[in-house]
Amino acid sequence: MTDKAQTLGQLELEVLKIVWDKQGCTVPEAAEVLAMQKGYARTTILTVIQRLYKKDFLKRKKEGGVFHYYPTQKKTTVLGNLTKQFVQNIFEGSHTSLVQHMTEADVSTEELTKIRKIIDKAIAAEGDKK
Amino acid sequence: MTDKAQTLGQLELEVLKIVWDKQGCTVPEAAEVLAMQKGYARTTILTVIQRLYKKDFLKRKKEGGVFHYYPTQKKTTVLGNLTKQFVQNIFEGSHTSLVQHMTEADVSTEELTKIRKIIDKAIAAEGDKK
DNA sequence: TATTTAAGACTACGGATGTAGTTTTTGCAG
DNA sequence: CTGCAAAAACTACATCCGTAGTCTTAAATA
Repeated sequence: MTDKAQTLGQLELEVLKIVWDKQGCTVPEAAEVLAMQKGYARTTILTVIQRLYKKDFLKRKKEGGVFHYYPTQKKTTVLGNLTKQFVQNIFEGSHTSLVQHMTEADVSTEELTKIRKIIDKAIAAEGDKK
Repeated sequence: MTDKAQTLGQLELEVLKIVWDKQGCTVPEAAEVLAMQKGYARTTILTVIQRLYKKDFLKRKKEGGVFHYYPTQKKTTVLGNLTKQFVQNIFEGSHTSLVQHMTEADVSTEELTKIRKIIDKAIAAEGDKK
């Protein structure tokens, strides 16, 4: 079942994160985390995982009679794409605007400092490439 | 018609941006921009505006026999909230992660430099508050 | 092997949103 | 005052996602 990759709903992302964390897992395993903690029904998680599978965010393999699901993309890649989309849709591609709005929220000085380091590093890296 | 404020779809945001830009406008005015440029039907824009109105993102006033719609919230506020939500949902509230992923996309050195300035300013401001 | 049980598939429903046609209202020009 | 054109309301439909029940299949165990 292979469709084209589209978007990710909130719960879908949550489930996907679990699969990333566990570096692959079965439906019951994922369900345990979410069903127990957040009161979801087991079948809800099943459905979501099946949708992620259809959307090609997960692949699967039968091991010991049970399907094991694995991410098809790295977490970084997916989150990066989500971020790119977000910046595009909300800020017309301006990362600067994003950061501007971000800093207007309550971000701690520690976080800001860490962020600056990241930026510095990125600038340095850019310089190198040239 | 006053409901509780919820979320914003892509097109809804687009329309809202137009109203912000024009600092208030009528449906035909907004429709002109989007209908002409992107091929939307007039009624589509109407519907979207009515939904934004229901959701309290817009208020209206009849002027010269026609409704004029005005934003109820500042653009900055809304975009800020969207950003906050995004960081929450995707990066569990870590702005650092957001920036990390952002820099992994192709961001120009100029943008990075501008961004650093913003961060510096924010850090300075934080220092003041204390 | 027959039965219990866990896993998976299938089906469904409601709300949100994109999208737009059809109908009604109403302001303005004869 | 009346008819017309523009504006607004109403209605509708498809898709996506959250959410989950029910039915089916397959695995494990007695």
